[in-house]
Amino acid sequence: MGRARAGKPSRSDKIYAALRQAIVEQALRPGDRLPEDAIGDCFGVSRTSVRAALARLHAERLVEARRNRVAIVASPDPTEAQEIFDMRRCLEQEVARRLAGRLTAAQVETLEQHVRLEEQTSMPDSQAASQLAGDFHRLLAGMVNNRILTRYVSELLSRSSLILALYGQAHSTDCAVSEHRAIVAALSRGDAAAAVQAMQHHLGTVEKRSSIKEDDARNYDVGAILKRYAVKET
Amino acid sequence: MGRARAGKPSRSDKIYAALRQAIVEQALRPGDRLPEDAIGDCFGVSRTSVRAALARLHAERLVEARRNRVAIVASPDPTEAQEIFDMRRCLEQEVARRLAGRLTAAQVETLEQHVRLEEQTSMPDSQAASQLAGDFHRLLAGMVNNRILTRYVSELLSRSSLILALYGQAHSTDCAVSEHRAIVAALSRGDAAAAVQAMQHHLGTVEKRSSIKEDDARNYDVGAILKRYAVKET
DNA sequence: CGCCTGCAAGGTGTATACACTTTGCAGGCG
DNA sequence: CGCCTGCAAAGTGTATACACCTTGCAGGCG
Repeated sequence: MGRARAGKPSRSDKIYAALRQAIVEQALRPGDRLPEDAIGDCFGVSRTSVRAALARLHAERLVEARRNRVAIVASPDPTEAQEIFDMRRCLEQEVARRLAGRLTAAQVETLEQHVRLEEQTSMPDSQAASQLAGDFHRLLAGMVNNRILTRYVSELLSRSSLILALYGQAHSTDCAVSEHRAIVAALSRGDAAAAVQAMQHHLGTVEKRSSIKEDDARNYDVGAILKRYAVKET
Repeated sequence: MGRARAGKPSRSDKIYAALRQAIVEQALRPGDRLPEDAIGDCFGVSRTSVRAALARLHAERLVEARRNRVAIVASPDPTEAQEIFDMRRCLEQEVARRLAGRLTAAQVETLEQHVRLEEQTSMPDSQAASQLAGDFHRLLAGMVNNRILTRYVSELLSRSSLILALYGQAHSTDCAVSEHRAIVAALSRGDAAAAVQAMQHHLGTVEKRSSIKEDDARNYDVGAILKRYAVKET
């Protein structure tokens, strides 16, 4: 099950980690099929461990699992995508509010070092850049001393890469490094209002870059639309 | 796996639901052992389905599962308990902010009816009252149109009953109905500031009632304390 | 009497087997 | 030619078997 204290990771832990990374890196894309036995063969284990891993990913909403049907990588519809960004704004704004003026020198240094690392990354649209951008947000959230907040932000971050995969182009620079720098600056000079605003602005541009049309949310549910033209069954 | 659209619930779904309710109702209390085969016998199913149910409960942090050891009902330490309430304040304050002045007449009526139901409940310290109190918060969260927010609040609500079981007395009135009424009133007259404040105050008293001493958080981690007196290994 | 050792019982990790469900396709029928 | 039918292939749901880990206790040893 969820590996506890540094004990040997179980097989399902390893498969969980592998699948998770593959999904976040967009090697597996939304809608891709995840048959238990195929995955099992591929890792040299039985379906049992694969099932456990898939169940865990399902709990994190990274895979969809319908009864008696093959599991697939989750593909958030536009409404869900908006909910995810909405929630990120809510939580990460809170992160900014709580961190402003309360960071130790060491923490500020860690953040600045990370931003420098992001700047130095040669290919700005690479998978590595995408990873680093996510890490920045995770790092920040982790500095608030609340593991639940950390977990929620982390979950939303992973799901964000599904959205990027669906609605953005490949690894289009999901985060502008300059915006990260602005957030760190506001935080370290203790300007809570500016920090919150920088975070909100940043998440706004991230969402815009993923080009989810507001219309999409209304038009997406094919079933609901067609239902209006069909007679009710049951 | 997580039952999708109205398909027959699988065995693990049923066991999941049963265990979950037993935990929330405090029939199973924090620290209680949950051996897979015993539970399986009790429900007439094999360990397979039980494992799936336990994994799901573990993902929601209602049970703790250490490798090769029997799973137990989660018992949040004081620090964790504070994190949970902290997070509830954060999220439910957001709920209040978003709902103020935006409730339809029907929604207000639903809420008022629920509060009336709470008032009419004869035994104020019963399991039923506790359930209704939780439902009030769930109801509120559900009215914000964001399923992620709804899910997070719901998860925190369940975990709160673990805290009550550990640090409060049995089903001590976890929520004062009058405070619920005050929240509804502020929301329906569109006073966001008052609504947020009423919610904060309410959660403050809920936390106080559960009598988690602040000291507890500092003193709890036996390991950390003893570590200072021991030589480092590894 | 107390501590350590080792063993048995309790429990989990994982593979495998089999029944049942879903799906895609081939072939017949209009 | 297109639609429907039915069957085979693919895949999941669940039980069972067995190896291994963990724990508590009994009995020996100091």
